Amino acid sequence: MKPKFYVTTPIYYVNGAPHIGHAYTSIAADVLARWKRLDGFDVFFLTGTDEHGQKVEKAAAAAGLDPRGFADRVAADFRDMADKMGLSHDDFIRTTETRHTATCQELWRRIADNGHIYLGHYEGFYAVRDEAFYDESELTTKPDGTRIAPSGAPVEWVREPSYFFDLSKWQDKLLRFYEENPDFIAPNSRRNEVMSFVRGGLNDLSISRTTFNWGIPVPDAPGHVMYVWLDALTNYLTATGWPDESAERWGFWPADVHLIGKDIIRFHAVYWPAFLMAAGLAPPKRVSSNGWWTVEGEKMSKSLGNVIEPRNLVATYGLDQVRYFFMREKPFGADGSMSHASLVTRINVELANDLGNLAQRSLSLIARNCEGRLPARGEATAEDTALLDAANALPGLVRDKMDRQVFHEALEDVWKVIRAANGYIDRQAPWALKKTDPARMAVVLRVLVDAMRPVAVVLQPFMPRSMANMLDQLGVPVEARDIASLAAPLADGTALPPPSGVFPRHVEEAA
RNA sequence: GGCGGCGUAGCUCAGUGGUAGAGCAGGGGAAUCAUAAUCCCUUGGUCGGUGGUUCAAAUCCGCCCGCCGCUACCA
Repeated sequence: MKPKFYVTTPIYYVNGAPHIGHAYTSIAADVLARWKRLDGFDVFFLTGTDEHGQKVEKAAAAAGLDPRGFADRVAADFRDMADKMGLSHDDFIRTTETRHTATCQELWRRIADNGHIYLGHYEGFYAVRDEAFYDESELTTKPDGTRIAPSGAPVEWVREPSYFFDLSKWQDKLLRFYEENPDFIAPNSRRNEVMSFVRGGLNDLSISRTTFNWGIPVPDAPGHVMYVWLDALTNYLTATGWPDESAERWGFWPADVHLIGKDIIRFHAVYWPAFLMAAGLAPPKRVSSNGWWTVEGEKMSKSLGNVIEPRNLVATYGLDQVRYFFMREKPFGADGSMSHASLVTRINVELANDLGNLAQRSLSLIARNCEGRLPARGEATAEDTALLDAANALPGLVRDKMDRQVFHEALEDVWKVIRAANGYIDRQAPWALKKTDPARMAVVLRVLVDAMRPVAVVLQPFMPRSMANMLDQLGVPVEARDIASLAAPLADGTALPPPSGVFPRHVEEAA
């Protein structure tokens, strides 16, 4: 039986339209999910939308819709974005589904039964936009007398009864958990921040609201709906069918990794494990957070008008090209920048020139000089062996990098082999061997195919369509494209299709 | 204010004690199988500043400057 692997994206808040940040985290999760499938795991890849809360209620009203209708519309947009990004998710969860209500309410009951919830009273300055309370000291007063939160959101004085989660009691348990699970939070800089935050002491957390209705009702507490983050985080559990042990996805919890943006680390790395432990459940194994993109050197913002719609990016540069750029250009956990120039450089230099042209020049030599059939392997020279060894080491190298979400390093490992292959073909010069030693020429061309095979196989998660095309051209059977299949050599004499470019160069449109 | 991180070639960054590295960009050459692609060679840096430890520091320690993140908040 295959080992299980459960990876998630955040569920996206339907308050606004999909943007680069959503697409980026989702593509990273997809790359990881595809890699694990390729590497022999039974994968469950979840994405979806977060649809409750006062912000949605208000946004819906502003749009002249009821919350449900509004959420339907935006959720459909996120689903479309997922399709356009080529996501291979196994489930798309919406927090407005009945299965989710059931799981949330049961989780609440377990936490309450274990004595971690009490009814209290909250009053304070509340910012609807942030869905958060603020202490008076955090606020600034504008000249007109209104107060605003540090985020710039307007606040209002709110007084309401509220259920509380006894988060203050979890400080030591959380710290012990972080110590015992050093890989729980990535990157390490974020881990330090989280631990520092928890060491500073935790306050009990208000986990219900009575001022609006668009949420999941608290069990046996009329008028109370659940705090949006308790609702939202629980989606990861809902999708596994919990608490139904006969559910199809039972056994996937705890999740192997939650991929998230750096803005929601606290919820995932502090609140979420505390909620779960309070309910007697295992925390996720890892929370890996990513940084932001700047565009042409500037932060993306609505006011600057430079917000990039991921589907437009894909329309301009191509899906696999964008996926590659995202994973290649910056470390996953760090901030980074994208620009037209940097996209074109990656696409033309690395995809078209380095990899695409390597395939093209090798395969056209085979087409012309070997009757379009895969040459047999011959006696390997030291140079042959060096190249093949480097190529065959890729699965192990990539596996290690994937497990740590250092995607850009995995790709660098692959490109080292691609560059070595270009050096190899130049030195061996099969076009010259054609006249002097045709037998050796055939061996050289076979070495190139054998080196490109693992390259194309491990790149599949990053660029599924392009690599399917390349593997077709390399004569790798569709059913033999996983990591395990690399152990068996390709059949000598396999007929190869006429070569055609895998990656076109990006040429500027004439103005 | 506290905690943490960063500051290395024009650009993006790797390098944690032993005479400075990669990719891109720039320059020169080779080759001409290939998507005018490739390969080789090469210019370029007082490794933020300063003081110290050491036979030896980008690498360890102190201080300073600049940038960033998390967090806290007083008169």
